[in-house]
Amino acid sequence: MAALSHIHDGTAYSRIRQMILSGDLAMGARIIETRIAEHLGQSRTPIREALRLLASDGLVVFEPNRGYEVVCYTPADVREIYSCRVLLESEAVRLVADRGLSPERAASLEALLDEADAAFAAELAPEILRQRFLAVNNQFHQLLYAGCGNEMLLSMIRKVTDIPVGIRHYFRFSDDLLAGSHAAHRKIFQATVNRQPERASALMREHIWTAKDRMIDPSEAGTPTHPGDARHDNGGADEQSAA
Amino acid sequence: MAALSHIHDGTAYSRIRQMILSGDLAMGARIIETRIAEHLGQSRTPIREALRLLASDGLVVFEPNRGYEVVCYTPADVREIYSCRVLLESEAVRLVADRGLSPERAASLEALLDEADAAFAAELAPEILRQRFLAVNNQFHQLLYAGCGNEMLLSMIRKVTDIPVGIRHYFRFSDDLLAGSHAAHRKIFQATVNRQPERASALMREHIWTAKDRMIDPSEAGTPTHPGDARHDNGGADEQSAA
DNA sequence: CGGTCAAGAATTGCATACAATACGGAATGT
DNA sequence: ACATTCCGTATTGTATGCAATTCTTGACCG
Repeated sequence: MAALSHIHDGTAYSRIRQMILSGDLAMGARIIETRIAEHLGQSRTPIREALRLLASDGLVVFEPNRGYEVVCYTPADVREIYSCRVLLESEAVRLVADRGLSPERAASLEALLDEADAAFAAELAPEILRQRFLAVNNQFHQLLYAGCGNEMLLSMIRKVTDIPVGIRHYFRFSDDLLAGSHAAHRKIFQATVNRQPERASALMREHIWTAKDRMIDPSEAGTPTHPGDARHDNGGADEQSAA
Repeated sequence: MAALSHIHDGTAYSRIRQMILSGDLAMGARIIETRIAEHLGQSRTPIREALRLLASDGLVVFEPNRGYEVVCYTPADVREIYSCRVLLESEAVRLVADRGLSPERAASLEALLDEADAAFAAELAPEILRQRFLAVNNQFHQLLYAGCGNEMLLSMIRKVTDIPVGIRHYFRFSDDLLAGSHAAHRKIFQATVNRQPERASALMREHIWTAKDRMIDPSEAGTPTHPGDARHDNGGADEQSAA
């Protein structure tokens, strides 16, 4: 089940999961079974099972007899996640470079890189550009690792990769940084097609370390330990309506 | 929830989990909700939730409208798991050696090592010795990593470590190998207390690689792709009775 | 004015009932 | 004899009802 968590079928699990990842359910927002059930047009039973699953994925936190809320990562949590990403993804790309990319996958990856180039050239509004780029970014990473040959490794990578978009607020962004990230992707891709495992791996480590360095100092940003807490002021109904 | 999966409370989840890890539910055995429910004296609802959770942990495989069975790893799966163990555990011990062991934990670890020594000295029956040693072995690894400071890493290590005892059948054992493993533990422990992160990490990598090398060639052993299949011959009721 | 307790409301935990689906075996036709 | 269809059985999927727990709110007392 969780091994297939990247599949978007119509189950309550994947629908709620998508709500969390996309931010329709804000980080820290309380989740009430009956409301979700009503929203999805199902009874509580399948929703309960889905929520338990999401708790196992780490996307919601569960407290017995109290219920669920969307996970709200602290800056320390995010640092942990990025430490794991360094470890896992550098290994994955090493394996891929060692085994070699299939021509089809190489072509798809190159298409993604070109798409990012186009986004930069299009002179979009900064916010739109960032959004577009980050979407392509994620696809690039996932597709790159897909052929690493270790399903367990892939599932762990998904676990540290599929997290709510809200964590973007912990990071600093600028056009320069985005461009730098894109350039790193090109280099990683090149080393991979050239069958240079150690080089690709080192580049990936540096790439993710760089991203980690962009984290905003907790003191700097208003550390939103519970960004959804303001929710209690209004009725609290809106958070659970999908966009 | 899953982050606390190493806690043994009385929930259906942890009870079923323990049945699988201990082998009371054999690898490949079909799991029927009603039978488990009856066995645990609960209704199907909490059992269903537990099983979905276990599917997310990878301990049971789930097929919609068909049900669950205990995971049955192929030799290739086990190799994947051990590749991940090399990666994760070498990093964890590196972190621990870098941060330093607390005196209490160092004492506990040393006690475990001494316990293993005693087991060797006691000249037990080979099977008993193996069992005792492997139990201490697992405790040593878990306790060693506990202070690494990265909860996400720890949860991933648990995922590749908490697997059914049945996979032992994929490995070759001998007193020499056990003794060698024990010696490796001593060296790893020593490097850790000496604050030599890279050395401890390298020793751990080699330690797990060695274990992986002990895997029995699929052709050699009767590859039990589904060791529980013989179950269909008899009534199939026994597998679900806890020992 | 602040703190404490109690009653009501809201929410989760569990059991049960029924619907939907998949499986197995017997009957039937070729 | 073999394949096929059909039906009964076993099992999973979902809804609903009620018990247990927690949270909220307001009254009461210091």
